[in-house]
Amino acid sequence: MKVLVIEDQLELARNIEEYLTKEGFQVTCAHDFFSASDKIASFTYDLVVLDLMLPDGYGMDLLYSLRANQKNIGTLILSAKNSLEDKVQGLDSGADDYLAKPFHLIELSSRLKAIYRTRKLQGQSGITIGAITIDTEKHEVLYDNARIELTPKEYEMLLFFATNAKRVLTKQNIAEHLWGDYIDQADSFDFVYQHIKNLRKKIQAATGLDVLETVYGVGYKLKEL
Amino acid sequence: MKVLVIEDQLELARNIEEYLTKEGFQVTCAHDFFSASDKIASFTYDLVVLDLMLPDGYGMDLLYSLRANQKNIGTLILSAKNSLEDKVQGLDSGADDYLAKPFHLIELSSRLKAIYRTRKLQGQSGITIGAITIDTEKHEVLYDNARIELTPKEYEMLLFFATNAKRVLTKQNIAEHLWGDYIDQADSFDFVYQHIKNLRKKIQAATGLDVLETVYGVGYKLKEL
DNA sequence: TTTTTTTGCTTCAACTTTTCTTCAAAATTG
DNA sequence: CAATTTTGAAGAAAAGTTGAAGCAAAAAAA
Repeated sequence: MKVLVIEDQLELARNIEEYLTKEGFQVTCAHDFFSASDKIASFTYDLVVLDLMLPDGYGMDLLYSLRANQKNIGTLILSAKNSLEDKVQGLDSGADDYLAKPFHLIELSSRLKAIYRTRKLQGQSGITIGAITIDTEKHEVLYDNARIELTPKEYEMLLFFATNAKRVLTKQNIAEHLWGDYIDQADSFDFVYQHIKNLRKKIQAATGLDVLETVYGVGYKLKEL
Repeated sequence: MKVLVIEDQLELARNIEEYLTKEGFQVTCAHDFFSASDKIASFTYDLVVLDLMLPDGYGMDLLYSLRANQKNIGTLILSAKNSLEDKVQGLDSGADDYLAKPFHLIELSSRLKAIYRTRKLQGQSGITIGAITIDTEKHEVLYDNARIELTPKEYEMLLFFATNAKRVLTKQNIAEHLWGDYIDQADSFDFVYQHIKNLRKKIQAATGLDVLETVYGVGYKLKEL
């Protein structure tokens, strides 16, 4: 369950991150409008926690663009104001839920889970890459009705590629996505090679194809099939 | 999906109606005992949302009569009291779920969907997993006309798997379902292993099959039989 | 073109995490 | 109280992840 927390108060953001991580979410933080919209554009999240009162004041615009882009992202709005206007405006513009500050982290967590549960039912659970199907409910990958057995990291990685089809993903992107933001910048991310290799090998064995294309000096992307 | 909302607080009823309609339910409202039982007698609903604290106080009677009439209606109880007595009484009298006020509409919606899903499966005179039949009325599990004796937890777990066929359920999912939401997040859920093991063992002994598949790093799911 | 450097790939083994099992204590039920 | 069921702790077994070193390929420099 991947969450993007958009909150300019650093300490609050950190608290939320810590708590939600403990609760099993995969949390990424953004502290202003630009880094937020950048992250949304680049990656796929299941949920967005959005503080409407960003310093540059474009919180609501973010919400509109999420809806306009038809991304199936669950949204929960945070706001210092508990006014009805704010709430109505937030929910009208397509947010799934609204939470007034101050709030309890456990409340935030349980609402996020509720949003996620509902959304998952609505959305269809399969993603396809050519003749390969990823069924997220069953957590399995199929090719021609035959299962391709993947380890957790391999599965996550394939799903990451599938949800970011045709985009080139750097080793760092992959590392951050699979291991979270806490990854040390100084790290070499070399372990990503292993998983890329293993994933390729298994898919090759099952389908005879290499679905990943190496972009030298940059990263990897899904081949168009 | 037709829902009858029985709630005397007009504004709350209206909010519920609006929200559920947006979610794709077909909603009818009743604000007192008599109009409610009238509507139940005249029309067919899939689900009933019932506030036990009706002004004329007959909420519970409505529940009894629903059960007595053997209508296959899913019921969810609303109540201002969050007391255990109320919850126990409500569920004992045959309600499918219970929600304490104040609640979030999204929560109501997602629980209704869950009830509906479960009921739809139960309506088909028992749930089957391959050659195994779960008779929810008699509360027993059969294979080839022979009973498989399960403990309460084992039974609940098997039913949970059956009603979420082929979906991967995590240890946490299982823990939350069998022990309720109050489960401590810090817990390790390790005790689930025991029940998984016992369930497997008994089914294996009876059928020679292992119906549960371990999805490493994620959870368990029913095998396709 | 040849050499050098950078980047990516592979192998192998150590390490970590997750799952399974055993045994026994605690709790529950009749 | 006796029998069954549930829970907890510890360790074994299985599965997956990570790191180091060397080789291969691609790009850049000479």
